[in-house]
Amino acid sequence: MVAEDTRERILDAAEHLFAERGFDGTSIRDVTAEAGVNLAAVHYHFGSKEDLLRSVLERVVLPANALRLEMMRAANATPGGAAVADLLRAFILPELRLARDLGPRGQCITRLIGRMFSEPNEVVHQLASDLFSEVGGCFIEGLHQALPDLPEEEVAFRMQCVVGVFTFFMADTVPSPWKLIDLDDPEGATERLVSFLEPALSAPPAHTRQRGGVDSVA
Amino acid sequence: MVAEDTRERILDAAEHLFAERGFDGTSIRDVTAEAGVNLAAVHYHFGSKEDLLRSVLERVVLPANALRLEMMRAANATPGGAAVADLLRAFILPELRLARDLGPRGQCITRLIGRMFSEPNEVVHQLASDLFSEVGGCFIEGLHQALPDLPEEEVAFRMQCVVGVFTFFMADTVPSPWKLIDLDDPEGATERLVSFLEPALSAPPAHTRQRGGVDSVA
DNA sequence: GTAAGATTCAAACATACGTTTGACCGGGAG
DNA sequence: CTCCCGGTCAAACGTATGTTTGAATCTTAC
Repeated sequence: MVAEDTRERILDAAEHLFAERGFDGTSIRDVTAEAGVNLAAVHYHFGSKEDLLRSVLERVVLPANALRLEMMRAANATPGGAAVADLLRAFILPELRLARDLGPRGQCITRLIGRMFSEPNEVVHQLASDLFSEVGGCFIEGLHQALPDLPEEEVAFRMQCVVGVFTFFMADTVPSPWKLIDLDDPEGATERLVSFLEPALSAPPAHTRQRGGVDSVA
Repeated sequence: MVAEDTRERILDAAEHLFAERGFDGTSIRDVTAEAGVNLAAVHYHFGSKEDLLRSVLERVVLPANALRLEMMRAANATPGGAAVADLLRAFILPELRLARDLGPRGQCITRLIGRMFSEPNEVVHQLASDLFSEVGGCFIEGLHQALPDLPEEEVAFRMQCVVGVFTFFMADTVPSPWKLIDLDDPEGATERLVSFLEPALSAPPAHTRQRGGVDSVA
């Protein structure tokens, strides 16, 4: 077995198991057993369990983030600023496309990404935050331009709502009788999420919104 | 130290540590150390680590769920069906009120609840699903009546979006320079979430929305 | 006061964990 | 062929894990 082969088998197995059982719930022995390699191979090729996780995450996040930034910058470059829907697409679509293109690994990587942010392990979601800080900044910047009437803090709030919905569907932990988000159809899935999020994101500032009363849309 | 004292100290410590480090990331020794009790006390009072978790979750979820059901049934009993905003309040507010009333434990229990659904450990989020199935059913039923033009599947989708946003803010894992959701002000926090979610939830059915060619379950 | 039961305790159990080690294998270079 | 070196391997290291045990201590009721 060539070296690169071993490395990839380990990455595939770790990706699968970290996604399914979480970082703390997966032992190196689980990984090497599924990969069919020797226990010591992980430390030889990656250094430690934590470094293995970093490699696993970077493999699936970096390519998607490159696309995200490209799409967001294109959207932001439109005269008059980006359309909110395009920003949402730039945030959501790349990861779903990547997942679909990777075939059987697709479900693993969406779940992995979705769970990253809520991982209890400190180093894990520190790593997650680092990986997404650039994209997050670009997203929030575009949003701020697209919705100039909104206070910066409200933009941050709505953006967090987006992340909440996105990660929840990616993680796909709560079973449903329906296939609410179809990973085989990245464009359709994205448009469904956009159709829910776009109106909420671009709603007018809520100066008139009274706490404790329903005066909003009836 | 009386027995009930020991039980509660264990529950408090476990609640805190499960919330902060997750189920797999917390050892029984961590719990008993923080509680200042003997290691064997956990098995004496609860039986196993898993049973301890069940007790921890039930202690914070059951009272809130009772309030949720009460509020939802009251809302559903309104002539003409429940208002969407009231259903949202019934879902969100009880847990936040409970958290505020419990003082320093508040942040622990919101984080615990928020993380429950995305916990990788199989038994944990099985337990979570069980605890929320009744409330979920009542919520979706009210939504279905409030939005009769929406296909059942679309109602389920929007409801999942709500859960995504709710759990994300409860978990509070991604740091933000702003205090987007203030736990000391349950009503204010609830209204902020409602103001984002209500318009999205009650948007008209998207007949005109083109999907990527998937006509979902009929 | 004393017996009975409930609770606590230190210690041990067996297993699992992340990591390290040193021998071993195979193939390209001299 | 021999040397060498990247890669693999079985085995071990020390520690941490969930759980069990049996004696010690406390609480309660008579």
